[in-house]
Amino acid sequence: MDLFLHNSMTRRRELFVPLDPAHVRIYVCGPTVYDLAHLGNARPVVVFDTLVRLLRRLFPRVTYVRNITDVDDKIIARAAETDEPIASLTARTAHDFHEDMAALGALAPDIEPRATLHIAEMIALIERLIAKGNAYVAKGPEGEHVLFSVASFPAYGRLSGRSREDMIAGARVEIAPYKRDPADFVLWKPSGPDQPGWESPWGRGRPGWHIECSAMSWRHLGSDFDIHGGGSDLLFPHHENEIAQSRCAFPGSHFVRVWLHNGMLRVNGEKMAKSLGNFFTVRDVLAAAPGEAVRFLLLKTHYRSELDFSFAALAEARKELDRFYRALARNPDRPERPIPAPVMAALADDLNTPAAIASLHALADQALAGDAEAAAGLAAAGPVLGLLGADPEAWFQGGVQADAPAIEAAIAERRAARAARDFARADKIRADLAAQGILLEDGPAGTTWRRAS
RNA sequence: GGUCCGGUGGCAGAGUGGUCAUGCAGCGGACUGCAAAUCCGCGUACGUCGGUUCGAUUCCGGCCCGGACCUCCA
Repeated sequence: MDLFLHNSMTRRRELFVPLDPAHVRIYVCGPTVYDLAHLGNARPVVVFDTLVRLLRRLFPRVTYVRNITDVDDKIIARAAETDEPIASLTARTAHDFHEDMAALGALAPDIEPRATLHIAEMIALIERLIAKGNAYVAKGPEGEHVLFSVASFPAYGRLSGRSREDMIAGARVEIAPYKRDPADFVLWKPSGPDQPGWESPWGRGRPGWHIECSAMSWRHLGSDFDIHGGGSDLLFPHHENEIAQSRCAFPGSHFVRVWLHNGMLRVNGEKMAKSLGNFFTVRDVLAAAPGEAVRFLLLKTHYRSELDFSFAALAEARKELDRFYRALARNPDRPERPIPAPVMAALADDLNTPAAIASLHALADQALAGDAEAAAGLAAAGPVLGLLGADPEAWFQGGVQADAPAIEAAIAERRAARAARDFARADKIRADLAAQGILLEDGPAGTTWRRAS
């Protein structure tokens, strides 16, 4: 099946043709580990996890690299604020990140490089850039900086669609006096005694943010690879700078074949961001609903669109999943079936998860009517979306405080009351359980219970 | 100010040059002791003004509105 992806570089939907059909290589910008992930940070993780799941269905081998940035000025600032050693802060935050992403059903990437373990590659890259005339050393007050010379790369601005004039005109940054050109950006900067630093040809210092991703993608995927993903807010300057660095360091290479960018998560119409203070951490959200519901919510909107988060929308996502799990529960004996064609077709069309989910609803309709084939299709489609992997009973009964034997006892008592036509008593029992968040359903096969939604 | 993206029914959210998105909510009915779940049925839509066309929500242009980026940011 042909896969089409919307390439940010060309702004068009394109047929995806891997450089090596036997091995697809993808890089996604990972977190800077200084604080708990918020839901906006989770969106690219879930989106690209889904893409990788799809790629694995379509190609024999996929290598998925997602980095961890563990050297950064925000990390330094946070560590100083809280008086926690940097190594402890980054290790703890990375651990929490892994836990949160696992809760959202995101598989671990094949390779998760850490910036601090790739300093040598960064230095090597910077040396190449200096040797080729794309970077220069500049003396600042604290020591030697290495800057990338934007003027040396004529294609600069192609990804973001900006001219150099635009960038300079709109620049809100104070321009460091040692820059030759206002658009030049830092590859290496000096570190003070209180800052993390590594020995380099330019003295003790640390890398700029952009060079990290160029170095890690080069090390693990080579100078040319298929897909690079990240949030749309990274398009400029981060990804533009990566292109400049990588292509200049390896003349003749194209660096990335397809650029993919997910839309921003919003709250009340504004981008969710730490700097705006309008964020919910993944943990905040997981307290309100299972991780699968959170994942489903993120997949209900196409990855390139903006998504306005609300707890009401999360509750709705959970109810939709209820329906799917009910359809599975009604058909416990299901044959093995491939992923239904409409689901694959939707996903292969620029990862149209909302359309895929609409197909799931159609399958659920049939499955609820007793069609085991449809239920089998539904179950088969789950894994490619990272959904429906739970046992239906666990889905419906998870998170309830009361213990099962007590609930069963109450149900038995109610059954006796109903048999005696003592409906007042029966309804009282049902109401008491409802007060504990437990919902009863009387069916032909008896009474079952589930958590209230 | 510059670059880019978008405005679809109560809400969420796909898509298309000419019969259906889909879900949630709502309404009516069936089922139920009553519910829940399920089933059947119903309604409301394509920001605005022009243009192209036999026909536009879909293509083109103007306008209005919203958002992202231009600084760290997923």
